[in-house]
Amino acid sequence: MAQSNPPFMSGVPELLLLRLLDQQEMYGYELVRSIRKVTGEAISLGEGVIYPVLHGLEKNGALRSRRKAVGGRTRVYYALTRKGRDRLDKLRSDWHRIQGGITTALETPSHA
Amino acid sequence: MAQSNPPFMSGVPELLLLRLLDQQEMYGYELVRSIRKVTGEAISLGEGVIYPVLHGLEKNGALRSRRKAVGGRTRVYYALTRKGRDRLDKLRSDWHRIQGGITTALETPSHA
DNA sequence: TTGATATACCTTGAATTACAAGGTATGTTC
DNA sequence: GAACATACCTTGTAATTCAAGGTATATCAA
Repeated sequence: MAQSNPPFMSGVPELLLLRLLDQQEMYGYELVRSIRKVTGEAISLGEGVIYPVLHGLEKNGALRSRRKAVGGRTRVYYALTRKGRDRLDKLRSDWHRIQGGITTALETPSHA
Repeated sequence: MAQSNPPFMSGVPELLLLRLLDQQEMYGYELVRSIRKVTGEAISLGEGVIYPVLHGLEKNGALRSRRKAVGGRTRVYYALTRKGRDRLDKLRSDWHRIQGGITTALETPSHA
């Protein structure tokens, strides 16, 4: 049932996480809801996507985490490192390139 | 070395092939060059991507093919079926949704 | 106190699929 | 006859998204 790699989603979780964490530190559960919101409900990513990506990004040095107790509950807050900011810039430019290319292709008149 | 699923490419080959074949019938080798051109060189897909996708689309009824001898050489031309046009419409709308969501997310001011 | 719901973390397994690399064969050009 | 372009193709790998399920605490109502 794992409808894997649905169209146009590759790389998207990473880009969105980095983008949000570039603004302020956040924790996983919060990011899940935040992504729905900032994409105008267009994109919804489950925890099964978010947590592995967060762990991967931390492992390779793009994020750094710290535990924080909030109201008796423990949250793991993530923040961008210098490397994460570089990665965000790279992904952003990749995105613009691909996005531009597809837009151009789709807009080419039918009777080219 | 197979830098698999590079950011933002999932579903893209299928969308571009369907889009080009919606305009006119074409053969594999031609599509490879055509994609570079219509995306303004932003996207380049090798034959190792194109042929399997063509075969898959034909298998599930989105494309139909016919062999044609041209100058002593044989080409396999592909054309869209009704089902292929439906699939193109679906992918196009998926694309617009995702694209719009990401654009919104990236444009949200930093001091949200 | 019991139950339900929300918060908050996480892992596993499956499925998909884009890609590089390599392989065959014919036509064309120098 | 050597190189190059055209034209088809397959194999194996790697990445990664996703659904589903699992644990535990806080909160609130009945």
